[in-house]
Amino acid sequence: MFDKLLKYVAKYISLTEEETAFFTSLLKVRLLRKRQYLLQAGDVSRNEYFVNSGCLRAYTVDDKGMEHVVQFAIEEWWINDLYSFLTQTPAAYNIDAVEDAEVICIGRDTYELVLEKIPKFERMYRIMFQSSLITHQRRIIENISLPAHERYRLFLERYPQFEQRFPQHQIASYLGITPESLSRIRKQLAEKG
Amino acid sequence: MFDKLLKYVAKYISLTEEETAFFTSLLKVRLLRKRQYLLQAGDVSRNEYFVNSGCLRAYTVDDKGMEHVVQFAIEEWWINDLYSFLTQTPAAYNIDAVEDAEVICIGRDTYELVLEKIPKFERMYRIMFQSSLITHQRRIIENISLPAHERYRLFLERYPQFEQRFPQHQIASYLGITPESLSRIRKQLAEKG
DNA sequence: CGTCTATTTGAATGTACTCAAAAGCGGTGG
DNA sequence: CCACCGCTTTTGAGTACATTCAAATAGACG
Repeated sequence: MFDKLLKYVAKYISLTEEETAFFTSLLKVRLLRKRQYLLQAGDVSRNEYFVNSGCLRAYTVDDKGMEHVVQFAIEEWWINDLYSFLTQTPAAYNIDAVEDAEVICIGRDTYELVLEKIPKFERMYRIMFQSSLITHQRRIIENISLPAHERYRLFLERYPQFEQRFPQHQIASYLGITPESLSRIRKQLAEKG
Repeated sequence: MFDKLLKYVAKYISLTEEETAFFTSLLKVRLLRKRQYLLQAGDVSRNEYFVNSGCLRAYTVDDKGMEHVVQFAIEEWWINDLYSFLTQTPAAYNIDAVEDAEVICIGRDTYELVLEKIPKFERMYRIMFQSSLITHQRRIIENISLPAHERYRLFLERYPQFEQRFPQHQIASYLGITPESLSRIRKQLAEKG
């Protein structure tokens, strides 16, 4: 049930049996059908989510009804509207399942409690956020400095498995372009070889 | 000397006098003239930098020689090429002083040592990176979903002081547009009132 | 099989870019 | 203190890339 998450945790910190038992006793599992919401914009994010299986996306919807993908998540990734979770204010992002999914939920109180009782977790989260920050900075640089076809090329290089698991229009949205544009970019790439 | 940094630290954790003494004994201060490099792309980032006074920017230079600003930093902000710092590999970013600046340097070894000896610091960094991550996510969403003039408007709203302290072409670069475009956007905003 | 959604293709439009040149501004030295 | 130089900002004209809107085709799912 929690083996993937415990494996993940073990990459950063080592827990005693007692700590492991305490930690896992606080976790909940949630199953989602494809297209089902995990979080809707406007609701408050009550949990951090760790993906056990399946895949999800976080996205905003602008005033014209266009979706903009902030993040994809597959097995062993985390996904959330972090700001909403931390401040317990309405979420800006929607999160839904792109495939049937199983996620582990860590509630807001649990998060605090775990950090208080097992301070080692501060380290895990510190490293997690640190890495995530580096990735996000890189994405920003790429967005402001590279043309769409280059961003797509890098996306394929970095996340080859995503191509099969996320529909093309969601990838387009993640890259900041329209589905039509991505379709044309793919056509050109195919022609060149 | 270290009062601003200690004040910053105190927002997140409380240190004993002994811990404070230990921590500050490991810090170094560095003065920079305007335009002086703090870090050059290709060199390894040996420190985390906390800005005491003045302001700096981190940016990449692409193959056409164009600069792309990743981050601005003013008093009481941190700036670094985090990936280079953590992995001790050559930096992708340049960092230089936009105004004469004074920065506090925390060396790579110091960083580890402080985290080991005073684990409370894990918490501070965790919260720091967490907040920074939220900001970066928001910037990505804005970059992929908003037109240039909207991004500029939000930039002014969020960082009103930056307008006076950073030259316009650097702000343009941060927003992912050319200086010419920003100039035209400003003209239009002025005309509308 | 039929319906709904995703992807492709086409044509017209628009936003931001490039290149070029002028105007503005700040710092430096005579 | 003023004149000059270099860098920044502005303005203009032409261009390119990506967008919008519309329609056709292809795929997925019940």
